[in-house]
Amino acid sequence: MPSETFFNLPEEKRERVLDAAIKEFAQHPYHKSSINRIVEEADIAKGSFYQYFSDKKDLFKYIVELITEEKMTYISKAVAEKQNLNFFELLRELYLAGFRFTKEHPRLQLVAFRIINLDNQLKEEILDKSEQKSDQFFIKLLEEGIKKEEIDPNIDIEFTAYLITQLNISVLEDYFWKKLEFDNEEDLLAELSKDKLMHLVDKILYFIRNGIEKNS
Amino acid sequence: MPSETFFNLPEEKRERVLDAAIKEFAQHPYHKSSINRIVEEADIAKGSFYQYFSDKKDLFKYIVELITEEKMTYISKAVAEKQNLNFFELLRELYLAGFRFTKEHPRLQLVAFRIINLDNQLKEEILDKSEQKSDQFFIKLLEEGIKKEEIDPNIDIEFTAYLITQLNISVLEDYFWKKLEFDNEEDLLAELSKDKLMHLVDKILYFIRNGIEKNS
DNA sequence: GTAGAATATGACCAAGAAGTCATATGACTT
DNA sequence: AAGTCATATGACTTCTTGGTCATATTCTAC
Repeated sequence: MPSETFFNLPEEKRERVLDAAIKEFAQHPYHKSSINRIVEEADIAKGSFYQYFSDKKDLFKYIVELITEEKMTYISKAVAEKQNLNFFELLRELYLAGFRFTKEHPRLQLVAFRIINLDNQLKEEILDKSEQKSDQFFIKLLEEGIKKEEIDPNIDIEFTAYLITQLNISVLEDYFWKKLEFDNEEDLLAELSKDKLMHLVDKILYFIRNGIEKNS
Repeated sequence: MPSETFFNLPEEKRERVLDAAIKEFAQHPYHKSSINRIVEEADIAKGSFYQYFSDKKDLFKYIVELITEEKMTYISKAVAEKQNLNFFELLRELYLAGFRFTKEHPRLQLVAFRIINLDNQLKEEILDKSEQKSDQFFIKLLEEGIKKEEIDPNIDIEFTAYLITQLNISVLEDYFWKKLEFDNEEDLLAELSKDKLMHLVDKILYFIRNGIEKNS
């Protein structure tokens, strides 16, 4: 946890520190991220930094917290507007919201990817148990879906929740990096057009709904 | 590429170096892996190391190559024994072989995970384009599957290949870490019994075949 | 004003990293 | 035995890192 001192800081300065930190963690993997560069970018003294955070891990934990919260409220808001959706419609909204978030906050999403891909040792040190299992949300959705007879009751709920979570991440990552591959602005826009995006979401949903076996 | 000198080394010494390197890369993420520790473990002089490899990246590239090859031949062999399998039977064999590999070479698999989760910048520096796209294999399988009318012809082949590859990794990772969570040997063995394993493979295959929507 | 608490600062330190190089050792050829 | 080429060595340099701390500055309350 950051110190009292940090929270007492004038907002402008606090933001400067956090921005610098997020920039650094987006640009470099955790172990290569440098406090030296962060303080330089934020234009504060090294000593000041250690008045605010006890060490690098402390800072990172806090950043993780911030990003998690920011993304959760973003997604929640997006989904809360819609009502009475069935499982798959909701899933579609989740995907779309996820893509929008990525588009609007690419830097945050990049750090989020780094968090997900953290080596397990560090993950255990930095995330608490509940944060490590992000499947909880899908478990609930799946249970409801089964009750409402939208979902095949034969599935292993926990395992399926895990699979869907992982697919989620993969698809988002795919989208994210595809986004960065285009240096040509126009091509990029074409690729990210609503149409294409919808199409992408259709495909992943089709996969999750029906699998790939030919129906005979 | 390692130098001529390295390949001229007596096998015992060469193995010592490679073992030490693999141990180091299994224990630490790339950026935290230390040449100092490797030379100490391998019991060679620092200077000698730099006779063999131009730098850390050079060594890592070579290790990646070795592991990739080892795993590929392992899987190939396992699958080659079986004949005339349809897509899903083959997929099952691939999963089982993957699990067996993980069980027999946990250290190699651990490094493999680290390679997969490498930050993208490093990935580009270390893997060439073809290695970055490991979907190629599944693309072929899917194409055949469609021809043989086992697979839904409506799918987007490339995208689906990507999804299956990612699922593959996720499931393997899940299996791997579950494996490490048990400190009690007996529980572990129970969890990894043929039965349980078969059951796990059944579940993932069921998911890929049918999806999760309730058939009405 | 002044006392005293809260903040800010950057020179400094120890640890560890990657990488170099002059020198030593060995091994093979003639 | 002499000469030559391949290999081995570890002290050394340079760089960067995370983290500390004595001192300076600013803020607040009286």
